[in-house]
Amino acid sequence: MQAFSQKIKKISIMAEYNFREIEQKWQGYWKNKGTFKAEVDTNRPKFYSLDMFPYPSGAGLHVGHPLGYIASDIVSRFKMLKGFNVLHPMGYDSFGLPAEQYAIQTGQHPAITTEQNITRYTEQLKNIGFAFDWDREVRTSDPSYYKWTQWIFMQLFSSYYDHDADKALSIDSLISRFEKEGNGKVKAVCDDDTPTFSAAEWNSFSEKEKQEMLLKYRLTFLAETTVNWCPALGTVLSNDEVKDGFSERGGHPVERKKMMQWSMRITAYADRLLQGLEKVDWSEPIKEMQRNWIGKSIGAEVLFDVKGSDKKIKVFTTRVDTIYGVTYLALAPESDLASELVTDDQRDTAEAYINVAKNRSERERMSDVKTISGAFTGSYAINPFNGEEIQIWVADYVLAGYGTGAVMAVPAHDERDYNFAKHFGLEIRQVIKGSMENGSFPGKGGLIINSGMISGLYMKDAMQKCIEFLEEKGIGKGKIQFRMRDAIFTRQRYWGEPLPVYFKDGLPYLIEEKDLPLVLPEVDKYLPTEDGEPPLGRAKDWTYKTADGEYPLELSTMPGWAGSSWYFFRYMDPKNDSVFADKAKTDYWGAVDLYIGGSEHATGHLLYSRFWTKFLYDLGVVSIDEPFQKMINQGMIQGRSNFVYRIKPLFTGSKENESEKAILPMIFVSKGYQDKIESDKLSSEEKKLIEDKFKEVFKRLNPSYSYESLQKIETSAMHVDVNIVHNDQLNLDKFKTWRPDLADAEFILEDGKYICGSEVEKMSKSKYNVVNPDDIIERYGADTLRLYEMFLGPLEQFKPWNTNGIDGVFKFLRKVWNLYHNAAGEFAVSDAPASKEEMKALHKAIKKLEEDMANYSFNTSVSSFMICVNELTALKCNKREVLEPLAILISPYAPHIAEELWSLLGHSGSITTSKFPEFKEEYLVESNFEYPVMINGKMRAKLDLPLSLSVPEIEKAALEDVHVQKWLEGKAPKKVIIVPGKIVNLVV
RNA sequence: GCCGGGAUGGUGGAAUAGGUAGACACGCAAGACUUAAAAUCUUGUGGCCAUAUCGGCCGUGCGGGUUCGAUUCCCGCUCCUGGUACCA
Repeated sequence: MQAFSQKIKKISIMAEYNFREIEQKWQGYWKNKGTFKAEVDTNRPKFYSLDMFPYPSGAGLHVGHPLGYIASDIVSRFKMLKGFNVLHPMGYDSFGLPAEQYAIQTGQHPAITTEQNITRYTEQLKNIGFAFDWDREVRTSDPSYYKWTQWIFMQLFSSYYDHDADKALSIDSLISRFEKEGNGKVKAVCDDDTPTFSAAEWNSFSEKEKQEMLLKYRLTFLAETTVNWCPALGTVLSNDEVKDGFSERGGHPVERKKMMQWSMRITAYADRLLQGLEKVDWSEPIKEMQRNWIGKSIGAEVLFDVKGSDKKIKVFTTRVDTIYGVTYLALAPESDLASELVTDDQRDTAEAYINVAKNRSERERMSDVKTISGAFTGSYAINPFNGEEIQIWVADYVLAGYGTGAVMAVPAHDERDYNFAKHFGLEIRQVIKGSMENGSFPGKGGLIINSGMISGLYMKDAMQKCIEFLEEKGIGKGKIQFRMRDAIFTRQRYWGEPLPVYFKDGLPYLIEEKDLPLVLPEVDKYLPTEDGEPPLGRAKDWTYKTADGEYPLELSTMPGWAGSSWYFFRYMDPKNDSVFADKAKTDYWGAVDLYIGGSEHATGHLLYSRFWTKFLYDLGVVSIDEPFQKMINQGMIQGRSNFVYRIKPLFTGSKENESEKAILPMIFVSKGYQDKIESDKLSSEEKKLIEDKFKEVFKRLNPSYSYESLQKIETSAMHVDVNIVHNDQLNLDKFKTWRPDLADAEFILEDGKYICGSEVEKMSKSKYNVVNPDDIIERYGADTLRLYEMFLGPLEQFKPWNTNGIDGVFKFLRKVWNLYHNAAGEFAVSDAPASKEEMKALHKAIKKLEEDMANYSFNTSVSSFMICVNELTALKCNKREVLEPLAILISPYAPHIAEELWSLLGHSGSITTSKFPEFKEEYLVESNFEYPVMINGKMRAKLDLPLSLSVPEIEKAALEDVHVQKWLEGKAPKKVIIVPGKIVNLVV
């Protein structure tokens, strides 16, 4: 008897939705059968689905990471069902600061930490059941990968940007032009200070001079840039790491210092990067952010003479039409010119100001508009238009990195100049007609006054005339300026790609291509050297041997964005050792058809990738010049922290023994009490309850104490691990074992439950609100996780993670399972034809899914699945005609259960090789429509009418309705609006 | 500061061309099953008023506007949030 009942139990367990078994089975199947192996197949249309490159952090994957991956996986699987050859790869952007920071602290080589992190990430990702072709995994820190990052760097070094061809060309072709005609006719992107030379001069240059000159043209070059230098740490810090002029770690002073750094001439591509945005299908805000970042402005460059000096100040202005309104010049504090122009009588104040101002970060200076600061240099400039002498000031609102680092100030027509002039009592001279009542005004399009030769003109003509004047006199020109700056390409760090560059006579040369990859050397410590060199300065034999000697190699490494700027090409041909990716393969796969990732990459990664792609396109090694055709930006998943509230031990009492310390009670009150404590609304009974509890516990813990009373009831909130809280209810047993000090915790419950408080914060370890997918998968399975992440809301939206609704999704999957099984838990599907209602339920879902897929609206798809399954359950549908397409429909979202049902339905292959069911409108045709009838825009009645009715017939039916007549009070409506199939609105 | 994004019941969200606000789900409440609990199932559930069955008023962050009709469009705010060039 007992054996029999055990057997029954076993059978019923077998027949229930056993996600653990199912998911393991199918993940194994996909791996063994190579289901997601992608290969070039010119007979099928391709679809390239890409997720943003993850950095494998030590904390592992949290539930926010897979959000985008699940979405792209759904699209990928959907496209497979639609007959596409899908490339859906995954890999790791494995160079980065956190591993290096960890290495500094522990001495552990970053490669080891990185490897461990990747192993963990991969394991976590595999548990979610993504349709990734894992054979294509790449890692940026792998020498076989960064060999090609270095190779691309070498191509950039060997190229210049030619304006006539409007593309990058080989530096060799530039050299041959120099040899024949000098640089007079060459229209190319180069440094501002590039001199003009003839062919004869070029040919007479020494090797060193030639190389110096070429460096002014190369697409990657050495330039002096300002960095946050922290002498105590001996290193350069990011703006993030600097707080109010001190390092965030350690609180050491940070100064702005000029340093020779490698740069990339991304500005050469500024216009093409701008134009390219028109071709790609990205959200308008992201495009807008890139446009603003590139910041094209059309204006003029003006040279101002300095009185009594041969120095000149170059300014860029978009409003040269206001030049007669210039009342002072302002220089950036970090510009050399600023210090040079300080006169003796101003030296004390001006130099003190410069020293303070230049060490404020750019971001601080930009955000802080309230404190106006500056200093007069004592020097005067001469306005070339009217010969007026104007003061030269130093002001921290002028940034060295933008434009020329100097502005011509027109207080009357620029707000910041106006505030500055007001503050220092400088002249404000109006040159555009209008009212100055509310301070300055831009006056674009206004009549120009008080402006010598341009008085009486309007903006456009005035600018034209000014530019002509400037060019005639050789003291300026019309100019297009970009806000975007050249991208600094070196980091004084260890864990990055070494630059394939050595130095001879202080000038950079490329190593030979056959010597790639230049492998990252071993070092004893991951810190800078004692004399402030980057960590690579510690490497032994970090030199390059050539035929004529041995030379030092570059000590800096590449930034994080180097490896991630081209990885989408490597996925197409990840193992190729002779080229970064075979042309035939890059031609087949082409641009990424769907790129999902965060909008935080809008102006970094997404711009650099476009830049490198355009460059590779110019080289002719790829055929696309925009890498990401369609992009969706997923919103960040924030953490949802839970709190417990501990009663503060504010008691009175006395100790018998002075040396004895009281053991303080750990008593936590549930949220309901907490709310009342906060708003001081505790009833006297509730107060007594808390006081008694405190007293009781205290006496138990401290029998030798005399205890009088709890002075007042106050609590302190404490983060509690969200993983031991379910639907805001605390698991008391798990809480007691969470930390040793909580073992004796006591609780004041409401209705027998401890309810926690909650707050939305960033997901972080210290807030105990990190939820990793493993726990969810353990409890509910990967299919539930996938569905739930989608169900949480629109992909693009920022949203806090909470598992409050996850039960509903799990229940849904069980309902799906039950559709295919009878009450006894046996697989039971009928071959009988489906009813009209059943087909309608199915086809409504098919239609909705297709629409949602086109809009990337995944949350609504999950809802429509639920509706469909609820309807089919109510209809007790078990027809193969419905259940077979339903399994396919659900398979992109919940692939494991779908595969299992598919095989139960008698199919031998993977469901991914099946065909997406075709939508048939005929099942959805309705003959009637329930019209909402509105009176003055408010819904007052509903009317079920045939859709075939004409407008007058609808009106007649509406007016006859009793509810309507009540509102009309016998009068005729003033206006009748009828939209057939939509609405009736009567205006009374 | 500048450049982006967001705000709808107790909660996540739906309303895809300006046309029934609150689909779907969670939670909660009541009931069924059970010795009991869990699980499951059924019903109800924006707020206020009400003759609590007819029904009415309010309601999509705030203040205005356009419209027969606004969560949706326009103008002005508030708060939260991403980026701001060495986090990736």
